[in-house]
Amino acid sequence: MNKSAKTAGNGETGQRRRATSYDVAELAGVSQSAVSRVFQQGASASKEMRDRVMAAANKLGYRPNAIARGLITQRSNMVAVVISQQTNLYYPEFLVQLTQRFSEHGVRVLLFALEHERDIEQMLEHVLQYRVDGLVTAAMLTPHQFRTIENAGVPVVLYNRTFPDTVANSVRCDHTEGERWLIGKLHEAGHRRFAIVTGPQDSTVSTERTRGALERLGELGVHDVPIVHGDYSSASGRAAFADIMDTLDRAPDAVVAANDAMAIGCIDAAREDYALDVPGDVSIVGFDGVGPARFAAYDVTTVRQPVGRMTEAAVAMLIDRIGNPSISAEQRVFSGERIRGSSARFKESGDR
Amino acid sequence: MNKSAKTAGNGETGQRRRATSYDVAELAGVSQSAVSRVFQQGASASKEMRDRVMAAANKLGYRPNAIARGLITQRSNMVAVVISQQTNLYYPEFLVQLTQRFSEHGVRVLLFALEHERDIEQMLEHVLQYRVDGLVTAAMLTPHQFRTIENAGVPVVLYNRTFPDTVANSVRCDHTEGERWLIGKLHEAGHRRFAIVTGPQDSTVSTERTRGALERLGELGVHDVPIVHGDYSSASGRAAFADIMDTLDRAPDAVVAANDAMAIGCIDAAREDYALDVPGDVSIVGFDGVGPARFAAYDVTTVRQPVGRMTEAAVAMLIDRIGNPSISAEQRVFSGERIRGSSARFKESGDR
DNA sequence: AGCCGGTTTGAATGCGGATGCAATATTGCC
DNA sequence: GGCAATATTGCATCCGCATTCAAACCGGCT
Repeated sequence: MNKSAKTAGNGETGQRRRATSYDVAELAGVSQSAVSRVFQQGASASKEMRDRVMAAANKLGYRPNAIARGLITQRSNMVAVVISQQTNLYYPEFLVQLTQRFSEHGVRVLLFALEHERDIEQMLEHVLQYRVDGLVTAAMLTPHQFRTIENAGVPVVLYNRTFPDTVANSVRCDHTEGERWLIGKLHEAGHRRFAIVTGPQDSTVSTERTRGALERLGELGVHDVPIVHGDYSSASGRAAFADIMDTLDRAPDAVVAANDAMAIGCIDAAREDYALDVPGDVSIVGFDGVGPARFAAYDVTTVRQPVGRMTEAAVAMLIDRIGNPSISAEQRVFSGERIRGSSARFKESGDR
Repeated sequence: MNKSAKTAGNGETGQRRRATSYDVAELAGVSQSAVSRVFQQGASASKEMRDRVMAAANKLGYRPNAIARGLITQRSNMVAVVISQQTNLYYPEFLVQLTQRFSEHGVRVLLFALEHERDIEQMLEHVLQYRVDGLVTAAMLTPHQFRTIENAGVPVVLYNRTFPDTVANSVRCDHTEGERWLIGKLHEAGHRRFAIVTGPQDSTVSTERTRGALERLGELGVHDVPIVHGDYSSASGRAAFADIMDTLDRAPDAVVAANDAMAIGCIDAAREDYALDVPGDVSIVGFDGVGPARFAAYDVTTVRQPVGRMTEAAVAMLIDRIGNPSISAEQRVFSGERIRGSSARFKESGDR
């Protein structure tokens, strides 16, 4: 059967050269175009042709080369997904869901994980070289970078990011609204002395949340709220609580942390380091609704991002845009799910 | 400057056709081969040529097409990474680290996230079509699937998996050893009545851990240990603890959970549902050393997988193997880091 | 000036598959 | 049965870049 040393792969055994459509064509006694057509969606091929080709293909272990196909069709069927460390740490479902949903559309995910924000420039270079069909980013882009990508013909969807003055497709959670709700409920329950723990300086998400909190506090006549900075980790939350205690003469009524991990750190600090009761002595709220926030020992009062709906929206948006690049931009904003945990004193009530 | 409607991209503005090496060559007044050479490593090109080409390339916003390059060089510079839901949920660092390390070698990660184990067959089809240079899998492969991939010329590294009778490159943590240590220390501290919470049936990792525990218990003369099944989630751990309490007449001395999340679930159950003190009334140990296990409210006694070293090893192995496909297989087994938390009573001692 | 070894450069070709077009086979219909 | 309409098939080309081979070039030296 094998005619030369350079013969193509013979089923499961050898691993010479991978079989190509020409090899299959030769074995099946048909043209290469015929083979190509059999392995396509809407191509016309008789049943007999189909059978002959498939038989030959199986015998040779042939698989169409997605790379070559991408070259000719100008479609790689790959999208780039850009994340930061944070994204995957606090939202492990994000990547998995995104990947699975894209996969339902026959689209693969080329993953880019940024170690530092400054790596993004070089990363974009690679994104562009791989001729991905689109890009979802959960990391910050400058408007200029955004435009560079879009001008290269690669549609972009921003995840939990937006630009002030640039039109872009985006999916995000309404952090401001969620934070306003938390503050409102805390105030309603009688909390007056607040403290805020922010996330990293360069996190726009943290900025939005903090802004929402301060805004609402201002409306309620609460001013001069101490703010300490964390880095989203529970350890930084624990340290931040200590900072707050150092600053204030006595424990605040409520600590508003920019994410659940830090809220958990604050709870640990309150209980372990200051022998305070949560929520008896101090209420603590977070944001995100991540898994550990639901552990019985914490049961954090928080706002959950609807990650499932958000990834679904992001995928749908990008797929649409890949199919029709000229459709106009859209922003999809989801309200978070309000979770009344037991880490904060809330007034009993039936509202949402 | 633009000669026709089909002109190539002009810097940042238009987004007609992407510029190719021919476009650059024409503008620079040189041949396409010259352009190709300038954008390669060890190709010979005079300084003047380099400058002219780079100038033209910048003007056109040219970037070499990685797809086309892959076709001709037979190297996609992409590796596939296969994970299950679990992997990313309990080890979010895994993916990020792997991606970053590969990136240092100029290799991109094509991500495949399995929803169900049965999806693996179809996924492999895609892996093969994309002509990836290698594959790292943290999901289970049958030996037959493994061989199919390797025979297609794609080197594979197994992460926390092994085959009984098939030679394969693998990186894993010594689950058995870790579990044996936990049991040994619990026994030494006087625990005699044990209960085990396993992970999903199809998880080889869980199987290994359980085997290690039972093995050591047997050696110590402890038999008839009740075993209940969980699914790695904390909720299932909490439920499992209830099962154990139903089975036994009184609380066991120690509960050995196959991972930290379930250990946390057990701790919650013991405290909240049965008003038991941990570790006063019952010791609870886990495995993995994940983030939440370090929260003060749990402080789980566990064994941490050295994810950093493991991903480093996996990447090094695969890169080596891609460079030299004929090198023989190697198995790298790492001992876990032993963490004496406060969720179990251990005898004070200086051993490791 | 003529020649040699080494370096640059360009023309031509191929990687593997998709597709327009023309040739051919099949089918439907009166 | 005959002819138009439709479905299949093959031929030739092209996608964008790397690479081989030969031609051109560049001193350096006799």
